[in-house]
Amino acid sequence: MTENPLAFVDHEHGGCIARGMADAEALCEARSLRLTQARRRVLEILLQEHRAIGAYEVLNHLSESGENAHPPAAYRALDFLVEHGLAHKIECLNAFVACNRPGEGHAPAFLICRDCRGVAETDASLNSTPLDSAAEDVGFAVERTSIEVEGLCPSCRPDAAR
Amino acid sequence: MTENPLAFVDHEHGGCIARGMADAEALCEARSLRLTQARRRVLEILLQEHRAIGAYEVLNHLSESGENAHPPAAYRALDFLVEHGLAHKIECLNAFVACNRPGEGHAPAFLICRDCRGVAETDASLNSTPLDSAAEDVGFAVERTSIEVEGLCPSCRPDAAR
DNA sequence: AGCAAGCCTGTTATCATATAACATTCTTGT
DNA sequence: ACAAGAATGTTATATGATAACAGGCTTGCT
Repeated sequence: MTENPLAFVDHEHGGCIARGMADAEALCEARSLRLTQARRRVLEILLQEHRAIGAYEVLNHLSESGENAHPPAAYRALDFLVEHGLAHKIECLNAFVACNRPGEGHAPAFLICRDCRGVAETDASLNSTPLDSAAEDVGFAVERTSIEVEGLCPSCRPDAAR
Repeated sequence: MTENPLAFVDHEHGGCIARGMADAEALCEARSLRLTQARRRVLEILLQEHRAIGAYEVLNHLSESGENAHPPAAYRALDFLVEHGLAHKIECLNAFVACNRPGEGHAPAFLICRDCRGVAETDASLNSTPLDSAAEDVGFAVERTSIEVEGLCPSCRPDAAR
C-alpha cells in the first residue's frame, strides 16, 4: 500500500543518494529546469541523510565545502527544490528533507522522530478523501495537504518494544 | 461526520467567544489548572477570530490593551493553551488558533486559507488509520499527528465557483 | 498567621528562521 | 554579439522563539 519508510529501515543508503541525484537530473532535463551547482549541492546535502535539515544547517555544510554561503543562497535553492518536488519542507521543524520519489505527484505524509529528527516519507493518498469532501462542502479550494506524524522512531524509543 | 468548519460558514460569532471562554474555565477547573489573567487574555485574543494569529500579533494586542507585553509572556500563555488543548499551533504559518471543542481529545485537521489566514478545524480521526499501520510496521511510536490543508477559502477564491 | 514549595511572571539578552531590495553575473535564444 | 530573463551576490533587516535568572504570587501545611 505505501512504500517502506526508508529512514527507519535498514537499507543500502548509497543507492538513495545516487538515485536521488539521477532522478533530479532526469526531472530537470524533462522540464527544462536548471539544476545549477548551488541547487545540486543543496540536494546532495539533503540526500546524505533521511533527516530534517534546517536551512542554516544546509548553509553550514555549504561553507564547510568552500561554497559561498549566505542565507538567500540556501533559501533560494531550497525553494527551488521544494517547488519542483525534489524536497519537502517539514513544517513542524522548519526544516527540509529530500523527496523519496520525485516527479510522481504524490500526497506525502511524514513520520518524524522528535528525538533524532529522522524523517520517513510515506504515501497518504488513501487518507485524504474524507477531508477533501469536508473542504468541498464549504467551498474551500485545496491546494496542498501536509500530514506530519510526530513521535519516536524505533532507534529512539526507550522501550525495546517492537 | 465532521463538524462544520466554522471559519468559512456564517454563524453568530459572539457565541464562539463566550462558549470558548466557558469551556476553558470548565476544563481548567476540572483539571486544577490555573487560567490566569495572562492566559485568559491570550485565549480571548485567539477567540476573536477564526484565524491564525502569530505570537507577536498576540503580543501587540496585549500591549494595546495596556498589558505587560514581552515575548516570553505571549509564548508561555500560548504554550499553556496548546499543551492543554485550548489552542492549536498552525505549523505552516507559525501561528495559533483557539480550539473548536477543547477537552474532547480529538484528532484535528485544519483548512487554512493562504490569503486571509482563516482557519477551520475539522475532525480527522477517520483519516488516520492507514497511516497508523504504516507507522506500526516500522516500529514508529506515534505521539501527535498534524494535518494541515492549505488553499483558498470561499471568500478568497477569485472565481465565484461554489 | 507563618512559612515553604512550586508555579507563574518580569526582564534582558540572544538565538533561529526567513525575506526584502537591489546590484551583478550567467545562460539562452536569436 | 546582443537582449531578455534567470540565477546569484550582498547587505540589511524582519519575524519567530528561547535561555537564564530574578522576583512575586498561590496554595497547602502546621
